[in-house]
Amino acid sequence: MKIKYTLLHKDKNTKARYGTIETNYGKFETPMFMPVGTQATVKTLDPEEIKEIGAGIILSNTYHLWLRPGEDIVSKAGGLHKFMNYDGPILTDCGGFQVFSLAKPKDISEEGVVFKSHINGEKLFLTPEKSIEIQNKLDSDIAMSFDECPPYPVTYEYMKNSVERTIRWAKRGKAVFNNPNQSLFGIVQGGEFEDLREWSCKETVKLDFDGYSIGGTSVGEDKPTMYKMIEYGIKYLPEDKPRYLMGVGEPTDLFEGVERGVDMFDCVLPTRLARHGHAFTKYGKINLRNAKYKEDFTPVDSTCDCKCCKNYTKAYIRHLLVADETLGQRLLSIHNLRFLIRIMEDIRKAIKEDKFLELKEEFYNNYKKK
RNA sequence: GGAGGGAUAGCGAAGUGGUCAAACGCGGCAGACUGUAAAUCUGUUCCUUCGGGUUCCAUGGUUCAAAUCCAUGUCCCUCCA
Repeated sequence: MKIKYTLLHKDKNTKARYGTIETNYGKFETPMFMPVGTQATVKTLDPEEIKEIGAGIILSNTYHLWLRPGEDIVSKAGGLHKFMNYDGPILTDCGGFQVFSLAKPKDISEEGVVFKSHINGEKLFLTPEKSIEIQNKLDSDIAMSFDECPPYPVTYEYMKNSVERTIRWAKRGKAVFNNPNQSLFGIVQGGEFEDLREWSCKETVKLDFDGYSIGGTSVGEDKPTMYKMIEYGIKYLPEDKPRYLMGVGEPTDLFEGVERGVDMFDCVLPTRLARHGHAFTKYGKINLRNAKYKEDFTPVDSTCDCKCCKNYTKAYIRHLLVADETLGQRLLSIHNLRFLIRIMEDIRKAIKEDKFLELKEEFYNNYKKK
């Protein structure tokens, strides 16, 4: 079956919304933060731990699974859920972000995008049809329409052409989409240009997707610009479908997104920062490798309920990191993900009580940017 | 007792007359990271009042100029007895 979004409560003071999404692999509440598991694994966590931290849904990646192990192998395994032994909801990204991170402008044509494999340099060609075909085979719960994620900044002309092409790509992808157990989200682009966002939004909605994404953010623009991008894109989206802000996940960004009506987020930051030794805390981001934690025998975040914070000290985590022991990265990954998911739990509770702004203020008062 | 090799910044290790405050690696100290080419990348690491000052085991010497050449000493290593 397709996913089913239910809007249950709208915050009285902001555009924040509380709802639920039902999938074939269970129901989760929104707003929700989705851990990123690019290569069919949320780096360093096993599926039990993903569940323990309260993740309602996770993300995986079309481009990476296409290259390795290949969608046919995942399909033979019985689909992505069986392959990775994860029985919760999964969303697959379309490979559009890899257009941003791996392809050059000259590699992008009307037909599709030429990639040089990051693994062996082999020339690859990804099209909207191919992306959907791969995702159909991966059998995720939610597939993403293949888009171009342009860098920032680009000229108005470039963005206009890109947005129009992304719409044509969306139509082509939708035309070949054929997995009845899967839902398909469209992606709104348009950069910082209000009229392009509006046009992209309206055209995408015309195609009647199961949900809508705001793409093309967190590609180098400043915060005010990013928040505008969200507002421009979300304005013309239907209320009865989920909205997903792609690739955004700094703690404060979650608040800003929810305030503007976003239901779903994903971001590599919590897991990447963890592997690089950083932790989110109530009072801001800290670098556990810093010498000042050498003899700090308190938890990473004493207000956190995760496995890492309940059982280990900063001094121990620092030791693990400095000694290149992977447990340090694992524990911090668990903590950082739990931190963001807990923020979302608090946010959902606050929305239901129409206290979103109070929660936001309280959080910002504690959370120091630097 | 004999023969040979070596001592360079926190550690390892290049350099063997000027372009050397001295490559490189490790370690140390910081920073970056937003739909993951990321257990990665970047900066910094003798002292400094940023003008400069003091270094390459020690002392003396050669030279316009020495980490680099010579002498002596100290310590270490290898082989032979």
